[in-house]
Amino acid sequence: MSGKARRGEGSALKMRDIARHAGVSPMTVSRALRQPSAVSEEMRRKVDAAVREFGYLPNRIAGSLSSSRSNTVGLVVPSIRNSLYASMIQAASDVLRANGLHLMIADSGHRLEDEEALVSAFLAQRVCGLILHNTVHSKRMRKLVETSGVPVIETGNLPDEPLDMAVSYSNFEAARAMTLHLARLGYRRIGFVTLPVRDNDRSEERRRGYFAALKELGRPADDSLVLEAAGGFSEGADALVRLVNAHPDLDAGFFAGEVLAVGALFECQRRGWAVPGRIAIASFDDVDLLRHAVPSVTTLRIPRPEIGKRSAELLVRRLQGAPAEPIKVDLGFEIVQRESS
Amino acid sequence: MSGKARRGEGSALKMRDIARHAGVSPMTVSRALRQPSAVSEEMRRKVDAAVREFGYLPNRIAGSLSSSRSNTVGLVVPSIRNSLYASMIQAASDVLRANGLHLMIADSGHRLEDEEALVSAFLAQRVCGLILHNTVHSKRMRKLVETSGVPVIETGNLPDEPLDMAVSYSNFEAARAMTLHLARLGYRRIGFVTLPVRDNDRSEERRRGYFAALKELGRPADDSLVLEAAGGFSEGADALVRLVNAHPDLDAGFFAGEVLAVGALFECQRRGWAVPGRIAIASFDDVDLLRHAVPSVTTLRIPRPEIGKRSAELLVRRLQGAPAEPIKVDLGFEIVQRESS
DNA sequence: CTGTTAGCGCGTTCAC
DNA sequence: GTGAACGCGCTAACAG
Repeated sequence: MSGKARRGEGSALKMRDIARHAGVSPMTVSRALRQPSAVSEEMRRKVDAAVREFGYLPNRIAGSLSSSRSNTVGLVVPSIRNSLYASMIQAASDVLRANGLHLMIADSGHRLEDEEALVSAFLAQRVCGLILHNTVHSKRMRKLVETSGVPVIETGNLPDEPLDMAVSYSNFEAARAMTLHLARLGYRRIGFVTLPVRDNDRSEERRRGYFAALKELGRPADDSLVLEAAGGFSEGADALVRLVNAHPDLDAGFFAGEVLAVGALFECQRRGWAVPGRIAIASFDDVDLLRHAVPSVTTLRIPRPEIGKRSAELLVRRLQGAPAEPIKVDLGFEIVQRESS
Repeated sequence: MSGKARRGEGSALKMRDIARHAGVSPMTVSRALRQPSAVSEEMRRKVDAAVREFGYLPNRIAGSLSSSRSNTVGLVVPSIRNSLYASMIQAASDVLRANGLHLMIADSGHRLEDEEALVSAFLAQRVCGLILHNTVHSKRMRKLVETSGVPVIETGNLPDEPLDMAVSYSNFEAARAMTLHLARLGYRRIGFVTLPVRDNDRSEERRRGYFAALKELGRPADDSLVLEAAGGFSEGADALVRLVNAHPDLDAGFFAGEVLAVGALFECQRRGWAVPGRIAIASFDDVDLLRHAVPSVTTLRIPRPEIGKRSAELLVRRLQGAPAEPIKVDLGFEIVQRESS
């Protein structure tokens, strides 16, 4: 065995060790590290030297316990794998980090009971804030969060009764707007492929928006024009084919997710169907793939990064003492008209 | 103002409050919660009742400080937005959660100095383990991690000198294998589009693998057949066009990322180039998009989920007392031959 | 500006 | 099987 240090050897230094080596009191070390301006030049120098010499890292667990302030934010998304959330998470993460906060991430798998368990665990960790990509919660969870007093951001949809703060866009309005847009472009028979609706208010709202638009247009609400599909490429392809088979006059398909839409687009390519000649395609969310696909795909731009950024900013402000008042931010959406329609 | 409870009102209950209400000592509450078997039926009942009645959540910060054991794992990826990491993170997250561990996630933005800062922050939080999607570290970071004694998993590439444990595949071998595969299929002039190489050993290794294959094939190493491109669809399209312009006899393009490859594929569609008639396309990583694209794209299957799962499992085992010995797991890769080549 | 005292809310350890 | 004493490493609050 080599002479190299073995892992785990030697326990971490404590503040009082650093204090001793610097010839000051632990309290001075603490201050020099957290608010250098509250300490004299000389003390600061001595402390810094000792800290660097030993590579001292303050124990934030002890710090949090003592100050009863933690610096980690809990984030729950329906699925970590879904890249949609990634751009939101990234933006939130950037803001939080710039403010010395960390991010604990978990996914609920779209299950309300899991969300509850995760939030419990986060609260047990004494997170200083929560971001939930969901606005429908179990009764127990609402109570849990409310009594905890931890600031919470809900996102993913605009809730009727926010737990605390909400930063989102309206799925209902977005789906409605796109349906109206397609109608305005002249499409007469518009199918809608929705993601699973169970326990998912976002999907439900999108469906409602689609029907609301049809109603405004004076068109009948035909349930056979709506298909529910899990979010894969094959499912999108499949849904399109089934819709067209059932409605040979279908001239537009509106897909509630980019994977579904692109799956359908690929199916059109395989079958040699012109898009938008034979059928137009519209999607939800503006991901790179849709912009670069051939043809490029009409879609809704949801400001995911802004949502993440704004959520984090509101959380930070609240932690800095802003009054705990309900806030509901609607960041809107935008229709991006492209070649596919 | 309504009579509803205001946020933040009333501080959280403590173990001794529960103990008082249950008519037992705090210690009994602690035991009833963590190892119910060590407590009598009756005590457990009383404790459980009080816990449920007040919705008590043990303060894990205090618990961690007291036991000097934390239950959160730190994970650093180059970019949260990159969905490749998502499948790894998901798998790791599942295993960790099943073992009562939480995940703190941060991204280094491919910057070594950021990685160092993040790892410092994680160590200050006293994470019980680290997973780093990177195998090239600053000198200071190596020391930091080594002296901390925290178990570490490195992944993303097979390191020559692992910090501790490594779970990955070989970028070198994967790129080499694909290049040989394309040659075996009869392609005579194979271009390679690499992701930025700076501070990224994965990219560098892939490039080396490509050249190693050419050498084995007795073909000259022509630098003009290699292009470095940032990982966007346009960059992939652009790279393909530049390669073909420089080498009109180019008959295959090997792209070090799925976005680049699909970007190139879209460009072929726009130009009406047959794939693989005019040019074959191969990619790295087996994402759904490549399987469903038209034509479907030949690629390398990297076992991302397995990497995440295995990493988490090794970490858990170590935390359960497994000896701190270096472990290097190569989970390999697989060539997935599809229509595009 | 600096140091002292007294916890933060638990778990470890050892009696009983 | 249960409880009391003590300490985890740091910071709030106050004294100097």
